[in-house]
Amino acid sequence: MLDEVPQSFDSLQIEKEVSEYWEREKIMQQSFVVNRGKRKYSFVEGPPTANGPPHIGHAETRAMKDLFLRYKTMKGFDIYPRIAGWDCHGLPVEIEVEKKLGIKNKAEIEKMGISKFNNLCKASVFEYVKIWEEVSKRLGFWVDYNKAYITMKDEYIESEWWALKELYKKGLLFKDFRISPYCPRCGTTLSAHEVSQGYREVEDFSIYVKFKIEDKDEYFLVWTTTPWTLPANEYLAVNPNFNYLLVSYRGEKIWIVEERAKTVLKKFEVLETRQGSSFVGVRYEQLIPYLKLKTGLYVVAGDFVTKDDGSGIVHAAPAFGADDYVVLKKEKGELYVTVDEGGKISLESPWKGLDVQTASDKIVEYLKGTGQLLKTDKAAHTYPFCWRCDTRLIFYPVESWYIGVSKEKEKVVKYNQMVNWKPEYIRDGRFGNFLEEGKDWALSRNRFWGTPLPVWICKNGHVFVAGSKKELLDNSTEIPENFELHRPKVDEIKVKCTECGQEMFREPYPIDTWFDSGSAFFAQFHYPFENEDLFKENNPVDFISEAIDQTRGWFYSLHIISSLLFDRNAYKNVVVMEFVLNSEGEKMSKSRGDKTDPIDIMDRIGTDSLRLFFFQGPPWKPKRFSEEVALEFSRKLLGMLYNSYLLFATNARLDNWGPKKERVISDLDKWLLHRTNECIASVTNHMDEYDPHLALDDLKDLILDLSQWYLRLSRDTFWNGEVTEEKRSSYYVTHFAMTSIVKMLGPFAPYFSEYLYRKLTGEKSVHLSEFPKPEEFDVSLMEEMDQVKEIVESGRRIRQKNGLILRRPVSQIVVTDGKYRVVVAKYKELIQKELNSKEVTITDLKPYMRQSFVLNKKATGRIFGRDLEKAETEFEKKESQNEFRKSGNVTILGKIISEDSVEIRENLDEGYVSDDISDYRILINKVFDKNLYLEGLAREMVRRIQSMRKDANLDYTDRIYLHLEGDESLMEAFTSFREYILSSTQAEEKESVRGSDKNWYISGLELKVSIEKAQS
RNA sequence: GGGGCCGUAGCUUAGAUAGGUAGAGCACCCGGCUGAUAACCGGGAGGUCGUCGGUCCAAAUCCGAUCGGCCCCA
Repeated sequence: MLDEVPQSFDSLQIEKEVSEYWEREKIMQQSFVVNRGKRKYSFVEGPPTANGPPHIGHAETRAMKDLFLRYKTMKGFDIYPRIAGWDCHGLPVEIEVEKKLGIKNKAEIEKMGISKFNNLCKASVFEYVKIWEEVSKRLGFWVDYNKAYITMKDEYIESEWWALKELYKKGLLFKDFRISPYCPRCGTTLSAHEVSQGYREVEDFSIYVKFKIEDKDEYFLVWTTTPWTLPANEYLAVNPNFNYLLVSYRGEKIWIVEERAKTVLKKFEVLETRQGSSFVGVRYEQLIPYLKLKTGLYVVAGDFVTKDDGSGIVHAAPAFGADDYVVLKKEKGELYVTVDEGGKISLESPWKGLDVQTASDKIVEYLKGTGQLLKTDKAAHTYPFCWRCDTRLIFYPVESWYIGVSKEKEKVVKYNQMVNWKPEYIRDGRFGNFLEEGKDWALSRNRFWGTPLPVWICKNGHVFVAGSKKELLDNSTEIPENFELHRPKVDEIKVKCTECGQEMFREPYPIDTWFDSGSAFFAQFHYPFENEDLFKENNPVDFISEAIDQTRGWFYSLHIISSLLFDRNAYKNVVVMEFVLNSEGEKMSKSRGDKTDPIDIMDRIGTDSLRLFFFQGPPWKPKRFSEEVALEFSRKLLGMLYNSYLLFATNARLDNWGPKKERVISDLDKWLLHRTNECIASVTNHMDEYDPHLALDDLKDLILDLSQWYLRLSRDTFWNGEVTEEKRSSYYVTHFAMTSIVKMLGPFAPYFSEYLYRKLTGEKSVHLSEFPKPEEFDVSLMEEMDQVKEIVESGRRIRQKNGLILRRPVSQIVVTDGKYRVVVAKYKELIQKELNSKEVTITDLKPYMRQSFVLNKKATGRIFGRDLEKAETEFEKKESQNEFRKSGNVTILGKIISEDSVEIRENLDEGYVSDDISDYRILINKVFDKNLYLEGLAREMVRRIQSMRKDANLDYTDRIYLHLEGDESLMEAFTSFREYILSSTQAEEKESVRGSDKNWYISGLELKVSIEKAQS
């Protein structure tokens, strides 16, 4: 027997019941093991940092991952491990702790002690993990939270150390000295992908200053947006291929690139033109005389010099620019650093101790004073800020450890081609372009809380890289208590150089936290120290999915590490999600107040609604979130399914029908069977292609077909008295379709589908069930039904246009297009019932068309003059028309009318109606006799009685006493259709009825209906 | 400055890889159906397919420019 459900659909109540059931029966845990030992499908969770609450975007990624995990589970794949993961290290965590402590820089941390600070970090990592788990579980993100991998555990770090040692052995881990984006507040350099997260449009002052050429009364005009770098100026660079002008400007002689002169100087006089290359080696006077320079102060050539902005002459301060540093290397000059690590001027000068921004303002004032400032401009440009603390980055010479991505660029690019990107354009677009740049990965951080770089160096420069904890301990002479792979313990351990016996010191850096998460595909197994089989089974990973910001984050770090270390791609399929925007299409932000807690949203609209919202439309299109839109969609989809079940189950229960296979009788039933299989095939296909939105579209269509077409047409079958073979057939196919739908819906709306699945089957869980397998289906059945729909829709339309309301039967529908021959024969009864017609025939249109003739006014106007109207009336008379049709002419008002003064019109026979939209393929006979008229009235009466039953809150099966009084023709209809009226309304006639009564008017005819609930 | 994605009805969008009358849903108006349905059916109104130009017999679609949004890079 099918289980009963409440009359009204309450998705929140369903969710509550189901989640309690899952909890009680440990359904999630069962789903983890249901396929153990079968074919493998692998997944890695991109670990979030749980030091802040999750927002709706996180909810989307978790829902998306879950969708495919559930799908693959139902398809019989063994997903093991299927675990959560937490990212623990890095600046985000440190900054949270700093905020709490109210401290601002590294010195303060060092003062309080790294040990204490790192312990606070460790504690802070999991501060929000509860709410993350709560949101994830509520969303139905089914992964094992108890076995989550945790990047700060020694085992995890040890795996990374192994990886780093491997890279070192391959020569891909090395120390270098580069000008890097550097956050003076955090006191650390940032990796390219970190920098890339912090670009912002700002408006800065830019200045033009004059550098005097030695022993000449001429100046180089130089443009800069960073005046604080000017005291460290060491070279000027020109592009050797550009032409430069010497101009007379306000009484001074100034060199500037040709193309920029007009824009910058407006009015000037050209004195001389020279090519850039001719300046190389020209010496100039120091602009600001505080730095004691031993090298530089001459012009060099540089291809990096452009004429897009500025003056075409670039000032180089090698410590503060990547291009500048390249110049220094080439010229073999000395590096002068005039700013300390905290971003303050360190040069002995009036600006010493000022931060670079303040110093810039002062330096501009100074240059104004000395007359070296030519002009000031404002320029809008994008500038990088620290992605976490929002401090303006500077470029700063930093000693860093790098991963040599550039050396292996070919591999990195090649393995990317093996990845199935969804959407595809990421592969050669955003991701591919980034890989093409082939930048080395700045790995080390001048910070505290992170995976320690396992590199020790002795006085003599010998290097020891620890590839495991054991290897480190084996090489150490003294191990601190409670040793762990974090600072400060790893700094305290004493290591002796195996080559020279000297004490070794660790390179004091932690590494980029992206290396942690990027190692997850092997480090979660503690590979290679343990679980080698598990690693091999799960590599490359079949499926990962994150939002698009991870293109240069996790997607990148996974890919780089795997390419360099394992010579293969880390993942096979990656679904890239776009962001969830607010209803205005803007990025959600806390300040705008629309960063709503996902729990609140789920409390209001239900989890399934939220999930379904995410799954509408391609994952890689930005989505505007609104609760209304989400609710509307799910109400439509789930509500319709719920109501379908209600109808089906109510009737099946009355008939004591339980799920079992029955012989399929009618063509309509057969159609539903094939239609369902067609949908299964297509949903499966889309899911396998990682196009969940297309699968959902298909599902929606099937639900519509079931509810609005199949069930609508089958209601009578359900309702009719005894249990016939036809009825059993119908129950069977309905059950099959609904069960299939609910299973396919399982990954999308796990709560609702669990609820209905259990009602339908009585089995344990849809999530432990098998995804439906499509059987063969005959497409022509679907094509035929589309034709039936065309006929029915046209019929309904034509009836309405002509005031032939559906409740009143018509005698005949005529189909006049031969293409419908098959379906009219096959679905005759269905069409008749749906259009409430006694007959459907198919013939040519021709017999139903009548030619009529009207006077051609132009021709006959002259003949009849003012009698024209009268003549027309005469001509339109039947006799005249017949005469004309017969002989080709007729006498009207004494004048002979022949063919040349007549126009032929084609009209539908008077007894029929149709319309242009159907192109006269469907005709309705509108003539009705008395019996049809009375039948129509009978149906009108039934409808009124039913409506009263409903108002009286009577049960489906309740019987009533009925008394009717009213107009004669209504009474006549009652007499003629007594049996039909009484059985449709479950009624028995009775003279005096004491229930409710009501007066109705049916086409102006009065009817008094009295009903009373009968004793059972 | 460079790259990517996008721009279709008041709103959400399909159609673009393959050029051939721009199609749905929500909301609105009118009518209908209904003992599953806050559902559904029919009709109506609502579109310079961001804008301009090109190719073509024919462009929402292809090409070029341009404006706007989002993202990324330098």
